[in-house]
Amino acid sequence: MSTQGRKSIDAEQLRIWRNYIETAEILRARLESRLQSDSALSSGDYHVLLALSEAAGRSLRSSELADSIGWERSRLSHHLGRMEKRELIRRERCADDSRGSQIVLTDTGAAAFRRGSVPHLKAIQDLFLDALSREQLDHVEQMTESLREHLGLDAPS
Amino acid sequence: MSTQGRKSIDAEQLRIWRNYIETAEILRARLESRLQSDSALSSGDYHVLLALSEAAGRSLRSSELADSIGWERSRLSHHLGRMEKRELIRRERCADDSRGSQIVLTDTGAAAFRRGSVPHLKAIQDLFLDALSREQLDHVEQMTESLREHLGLDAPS
DNA sequence: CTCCAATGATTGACGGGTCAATCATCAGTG
DNA sequence: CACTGATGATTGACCCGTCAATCATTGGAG
Repeated sequence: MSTQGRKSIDAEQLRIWRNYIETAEILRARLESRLQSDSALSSGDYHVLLALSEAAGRSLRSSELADSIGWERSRLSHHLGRMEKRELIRRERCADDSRGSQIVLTDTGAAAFRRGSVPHLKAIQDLFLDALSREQLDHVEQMTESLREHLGLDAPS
Repeated sequence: MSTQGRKSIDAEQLRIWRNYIETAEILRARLESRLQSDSALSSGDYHVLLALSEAAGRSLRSSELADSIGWERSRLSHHLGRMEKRELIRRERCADDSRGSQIVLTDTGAAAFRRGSVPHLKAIQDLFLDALSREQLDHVEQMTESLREHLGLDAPS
């Protein structure tokens, strides 16, 4: 019964929020750590390799890649620089537009992705899916959907 | 009905997982961005300032601070270095143990925290709480609890 | 009193991310 | 053809986080 009125969030809601966001963060970190020890890949590496693996000719334009994984160009460019040093990908000049950059998955990169993929899915199973009942999973889906809508995500194509 | 059997996660579960973790990440980023524009603080700064604000004498030993916000020492040390440059906190030698470092909230820091606090709580309300019904919030709490238990969090005191 | 292992904290190197600035090339206009 | 604005991508500066190495001090054990 404070004098502040509706200005302040109640303690329980705040606790729920903090637990929610902290748990998600810990999950992310654990997944990252498993991926790292299983395959020496970061989750960033994984996203890039996944997109390239699924692409026709194991190759994408830099901007297509950025769109497909939802990254800013500059972030991708920095990351590709690091991945190129490790020979996971290669950059080639683009045939039709010499401003463009064609990103190609190397054999090394493909192999690393193959090694990482199954353990990564298993980690998602172990750390997340196994913790929740089917009903809880439905609730997660529902509340995620509400959040995404509220935040204006799920861009209409 | 693949030949892989139980090895592989079904596509829907994977979608739920990806939406869950991606949404949490986007929420985190939006909160961070609001805090930044409202008060020129990062969420790291906020945690540190919050802990110091609540501490007796606006001051804590470095290791106490680390425990209280759950950070690694080295992370805290780096962060305090940056905060000290901005005069949000001050480091003093510890009276009883000269290995120790006493972290003190400056007036500048206290003022910054005061400025940031209310808008930050409002952002949590706007971006998270307002998106969910009371029932959904209960579901969030429940599933977070299941996850935390599964992950072995919530250390028994 | 002298070691020396344990403790509190910092440092450096490096991967990662954002933002603003830059660079090269392309494509349309006069 | 010469400009010029838009586009694709990279760069540099800076914040943030982890890990391993380091440094100073403390507090026994001998």
